[in-house]
Amino acid sequence: MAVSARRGAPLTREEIYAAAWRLIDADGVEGLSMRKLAAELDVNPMSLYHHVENKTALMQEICLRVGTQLAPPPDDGLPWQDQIRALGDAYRELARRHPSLWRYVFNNPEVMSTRRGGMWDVLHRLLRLAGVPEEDVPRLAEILSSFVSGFIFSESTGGVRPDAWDDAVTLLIGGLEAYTGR
Amino acid sequence: MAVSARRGAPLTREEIYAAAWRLIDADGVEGLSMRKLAAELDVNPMSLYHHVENKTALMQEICLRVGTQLAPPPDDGLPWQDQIRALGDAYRELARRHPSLWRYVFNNPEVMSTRRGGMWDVLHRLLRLAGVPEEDVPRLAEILSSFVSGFIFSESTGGVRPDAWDDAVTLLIGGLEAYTGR
DNA sequence: ACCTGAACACCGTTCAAGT
DNA sequence: ACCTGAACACCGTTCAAGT
Repeated sequence: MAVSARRGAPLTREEIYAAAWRLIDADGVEGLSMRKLAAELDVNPMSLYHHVENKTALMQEICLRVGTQLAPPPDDGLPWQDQIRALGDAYRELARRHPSLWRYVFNNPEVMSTRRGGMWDVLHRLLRLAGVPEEDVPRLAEILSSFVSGFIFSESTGGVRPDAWDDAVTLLIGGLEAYTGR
Repeated sequence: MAVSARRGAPLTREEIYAAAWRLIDADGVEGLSMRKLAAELDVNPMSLYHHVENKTALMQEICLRVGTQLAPPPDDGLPWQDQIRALGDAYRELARRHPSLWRYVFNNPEVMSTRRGGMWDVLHRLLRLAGVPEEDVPRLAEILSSFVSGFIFSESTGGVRPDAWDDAVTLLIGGLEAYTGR
């Protein structure tokens, strides 16, 4: 038969993604190799290439899937300050659930170039709500996103104490209030 | 004689660091391998291990040297807002001079754990000058540092438009003013 | 003292061959 | 159609042997 000598059923893409994700969450992205992944699946390393183009394509697909898990909070009518905090919380929670994968995405942003979740639209809406002039919205969104990403990254490397998140968001909100003149 | 078959003089640590740094600035950290470095120096790959413990020790030493190049601006008596902007500029300029190495340090902060330049002390002084309560100074310094690092990192990956830096700093200064109640 | 070649344990990936 | 073994071009690093 054509299936693996060691397994009963043929490989599937889903199986591969799931196993890779498991390995990454356990050992970090740098702990993932095509050969280890194959071992985890009880399969010859070269079998993987029948289902996946190469390692970068594999990583890309996994990153797109983790991006899918980000559900930006809906507009609940609260003041923009509260909503921006909720958005930050949601983003940070996702990052903390998959620290290694999130670090990979942060280091390789081109991987998310196509689909980057509804987070961006929500942030733009909240900046408008805060009174940021339309022409400044995209630039400020990029700035805030880079700030928050930097903070989360530093949190994941221990460069920032664990209780700093609330103050960090407060600082950004204060900055926005100053920027728009209240 | 005991010197290389291909070179006239014996290797030195300095030579190795300089060549490695050159390779990194040219091809990025991921473009540096012990074998390429040896080729660059016209030497057998294994000769390097006589002068350098291993690749991580090599990277560590190079990072410490790049850290040395950061000269935080002296206290010129200007308002803290101006001084904090000058400090940010100095930090950002260093990062932009050696983008790949800086990204490596950001990703491997443990490398700088011992010696991390006078930047930290200057930032603490400026936060006190801004009126931040003493007990909050270290936490706020970490937050600001993570924000600015995130911004510079995003700049280096094209995640932020090139003219956003001034606004980014303005936002942080506004946030600090709000935090201390002016 | 300093350098080197062979070797080991890893990578990602290609390609021809198996069922 | 799906899987595999051998092979290639890379890594970092150890160790015994050379001068």
